[in-house]
Amino acid sequence: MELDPIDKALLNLLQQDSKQTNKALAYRLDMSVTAIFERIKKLENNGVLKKYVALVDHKVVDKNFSAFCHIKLAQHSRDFVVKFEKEVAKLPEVLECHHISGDYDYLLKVVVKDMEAFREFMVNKLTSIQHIGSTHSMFVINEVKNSTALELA
Amino acid sequence: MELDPIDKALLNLLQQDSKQTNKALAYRLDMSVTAIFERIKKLENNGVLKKYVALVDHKVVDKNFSAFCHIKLAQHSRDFVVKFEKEVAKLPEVLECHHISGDYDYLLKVVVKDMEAFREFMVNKLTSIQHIGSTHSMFVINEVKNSTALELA
DNA sequence: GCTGAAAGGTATGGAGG
DNA sequence: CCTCCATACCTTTCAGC
Repeated sequence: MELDPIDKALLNLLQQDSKQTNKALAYRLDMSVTAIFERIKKLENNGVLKKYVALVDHKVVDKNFSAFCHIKLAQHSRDFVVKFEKEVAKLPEVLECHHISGDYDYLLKVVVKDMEAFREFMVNKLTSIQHIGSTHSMFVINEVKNSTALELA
Repeated sequence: MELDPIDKALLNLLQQDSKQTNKALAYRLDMSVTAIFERIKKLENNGVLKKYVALVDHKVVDKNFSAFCHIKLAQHSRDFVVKFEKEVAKLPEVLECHHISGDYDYLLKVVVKDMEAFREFMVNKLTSIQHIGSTHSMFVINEVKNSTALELA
């Protein structure tokens, strides 16, 4: 799908705040409410707008500990890889799992309550997945920036 | 703020899909629409619900290349650290910046169009920030999981 | 803190340029 | 691809429990 400058401006606004009314969006982009409505529907139907989510404050909900875990598999046969990815995706503590280049195979972002919960997670959940070779964890000391928005120009 | 089990169920639902109507949420949680409305307003006012955002498909908007960059500062005096964090937070290609434990000081998530755009970003934007000692980049081969939702039990 | 109804605003669909 | 208009639905408020 081709995105014109108005689509991109609209996506930038919705990535910042998806609760704006179509009326407010129409005012900002100097268009009619219906025009905005049709563009949004088109972007949704074409899969450009994937989903709308609420973001919660990690501190307030008592999940104020984040870590990044490198993981190396013990074996890399197709079946093991598929199995590992399926298992790890099921863990709610794992917000992200990326297959990456470099010394390790995967990079995981793990969010839990505190260091003790993290230890619990490592011992009882992560390392109980078969075929994990080695792990290396880095703890987040401070979150300087954490955004979900891509700047569309 | 104390969260009761209904608050947590509500937050779990809104983290999955923030466009559900209060009516739909009321039905799922077996409560009145007004009760849902009041709980959401309270969660918003207390900063538990931080913001509502639309998520776009990286592929469709031509940002289908992600990398994680480790960064080590050349010097760690307070002024340099503050300056670095401020500068890096301004870069739209940097979605996340975490101050982490370990061999490096920071871990960045960078999202751009392709490898060439990444090279461009590194040469012209990132490494033009003062006081960066060394960098080490890992490229995302495949995104196994990418979620923003914390499971509240 | 919850309910139900009432009021106002917004999203949605159709007719037409 | 846009605007204007009509209606259905949703959010928001308020009185009362």
